[in-house]
Amino acid sequence: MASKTAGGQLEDRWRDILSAHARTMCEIDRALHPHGLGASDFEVLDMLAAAAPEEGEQCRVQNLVGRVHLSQSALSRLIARLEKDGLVTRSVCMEDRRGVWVALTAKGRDLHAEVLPLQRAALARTLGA
Amino acid sequence: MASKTAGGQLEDRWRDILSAHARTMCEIDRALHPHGLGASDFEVLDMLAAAAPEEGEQCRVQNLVGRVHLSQSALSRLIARLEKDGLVTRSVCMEDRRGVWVALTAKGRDLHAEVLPLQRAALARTLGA
DNA sequence: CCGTACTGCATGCACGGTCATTGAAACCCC
DNA sequence: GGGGTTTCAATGACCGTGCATGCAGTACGG
Repeated sequence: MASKTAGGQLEDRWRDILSAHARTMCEIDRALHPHGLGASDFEVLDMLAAAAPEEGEQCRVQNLVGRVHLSQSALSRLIARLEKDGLVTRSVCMEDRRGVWVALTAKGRDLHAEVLPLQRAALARTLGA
Repeated sequence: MASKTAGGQLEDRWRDILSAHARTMCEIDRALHPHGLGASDFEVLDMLAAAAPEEGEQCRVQNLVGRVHLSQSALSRLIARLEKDGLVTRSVCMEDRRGVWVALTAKGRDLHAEVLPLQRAALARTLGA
């Protein structure tokens, strides 16, 4: 019975994660959608905002792929959308001309600052106090 | 500073959930895909298998919607796929002819039994011991 | 009874995601 | 330095999801 309990505990933990993930993700989406952003969009914006400001808040795409929970292709499209909306700019990296730099625009920085408290509030709402 | 820490803790917790969710989901998908199933498919199969066997392992769709982390429309399509693959059968509910019963077929029951240990193993791998 | 509101599931549509592939650039090693 | 391999990012094809809607069937109120 001990083994059955262990399996059940894992199963329970997994259900908890699934539930927390779904509820929080949905809540963030609802909070951010009025501003034209989804949860993934914010995740990227947040990383760029957190990226070394001494480097002009820019970041190589390759650098983001590892940190974000998205495939490389999804990230590429997401950045394209952000660029189209004027929130970030892309520019080729001069050292390695395969790479591209992604940088927040002023508009992107403002929007991030605007929605950050909303995301925090959503987290607080669904993840408890 | 206390409030800043609180915000950071929430943020960390969220990142942990995101990470665990992504890794586990991916692992389950990889384990189940060779058998023609995704993580959501298994979730539904598992619920049907757990559903009161005295009722013939059947369940109303309405009953599943609340338990599964899927919209009603996604669930409807998912069940349609499972039915096409011969894993479940749909039949109208005689008491309330709007509702439909979903029941595991023998094939569905077998497949569930076959992949259950794989899912458990994936959970164990990514969720620790 | 008949009409209105409501509920349960299916469907049209658009969006965002992954996988596989491509193209360009760097690397390497002879 | 030219040919094979690897790396970075973008693109095409396809799939699953959510939202809004449609369509049966039910419940209620006159």
